Amino acid sequence: MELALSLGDPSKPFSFLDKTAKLSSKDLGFCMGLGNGFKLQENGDAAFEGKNSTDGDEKRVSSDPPLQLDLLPFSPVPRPQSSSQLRLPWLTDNQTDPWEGLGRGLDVNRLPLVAVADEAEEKAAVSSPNSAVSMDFGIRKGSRRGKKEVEVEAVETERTSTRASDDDDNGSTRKKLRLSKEQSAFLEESFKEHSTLNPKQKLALAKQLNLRPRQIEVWFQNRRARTKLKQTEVDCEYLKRCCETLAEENKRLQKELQELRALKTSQLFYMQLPATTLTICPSCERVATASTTNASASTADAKTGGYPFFSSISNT
DNA sequence: ATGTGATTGTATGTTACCTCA
DNA sequence: ACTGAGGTAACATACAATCAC
Repeated sequence: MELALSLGDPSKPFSFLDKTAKLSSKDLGFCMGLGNGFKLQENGDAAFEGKNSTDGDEKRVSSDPPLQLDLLPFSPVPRPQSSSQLRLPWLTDNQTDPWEGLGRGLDVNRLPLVAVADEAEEKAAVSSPNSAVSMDFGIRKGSRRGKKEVEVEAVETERTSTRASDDDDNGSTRKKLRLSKEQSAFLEESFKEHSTLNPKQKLALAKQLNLRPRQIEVWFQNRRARTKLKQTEVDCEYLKRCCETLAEENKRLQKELQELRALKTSQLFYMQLPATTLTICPSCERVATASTTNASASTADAKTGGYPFFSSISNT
């Protein structure tokens, strides 16, 4: 008996199921294959039907739905109705922005900020997420400092190491600050656009929300982590249900197999009887005393409702 | 107890610089 | 002297785990 279970990789359908009929993607949340008469099992749970993540790189659209258990991604936050009107910092400038000026009234975490950020933005823009900042901002210290680094010393001061020292200027270590609803909402919107930020986007967001770039960075890190956690929980729950379904199916098939074996045994019993004692009653098709062995097969078929593949079942 | 902002440690990738053939 | 390859340092970022408000 074969059993196939695939998690979300549309490129790798089960090879042994190639000949099975295809179903439409909206019909199927889960499918499994069993070698002994493959069956499809549908999962009607709407939560898993055809929803795609808004995260570009986490999209999991099942391209070959009938053959897979496709755990569709968790969609973190319902998009606000007004979201289409939001203007994220990296969107085009001529879009209207209901959030505009949002940051200006906010005091939370206010920094003597980021006059430098403007200029830094442009420099960071070109960069790849991983390396750009260190190169473009010239943050290197020690003997390797070059001219460029001196020129952007102001930027360096603003950004320092993105690690802990950020908050240490006032001596107090950990001051947890609560983001305002507006800030959170805006960050959520940004997260839907990009679950990771490049340096330019980070600076732009920081500027717009009057937060430190480090705070933006941390918020996104936490957001990714917690989204992942939630998705894992959803996946777990789903797999649990899949397991239960499979267990039931397995149980059912075992029972069926047992019945078939029993029938096979009874068939053999009739075949071993002396030929002269076997016959069929023409009216009721039941075994009576007769003289041919052919009759026994017909009789057995009649008794079992006609399982033509009887003889292929192993007797072990 | 829960949610969430912040910190820490680790892994990984990129670039500049240095050395050497 | 110039050049390309390889090694290394310095840095940024992502992530996981955890703390702490």
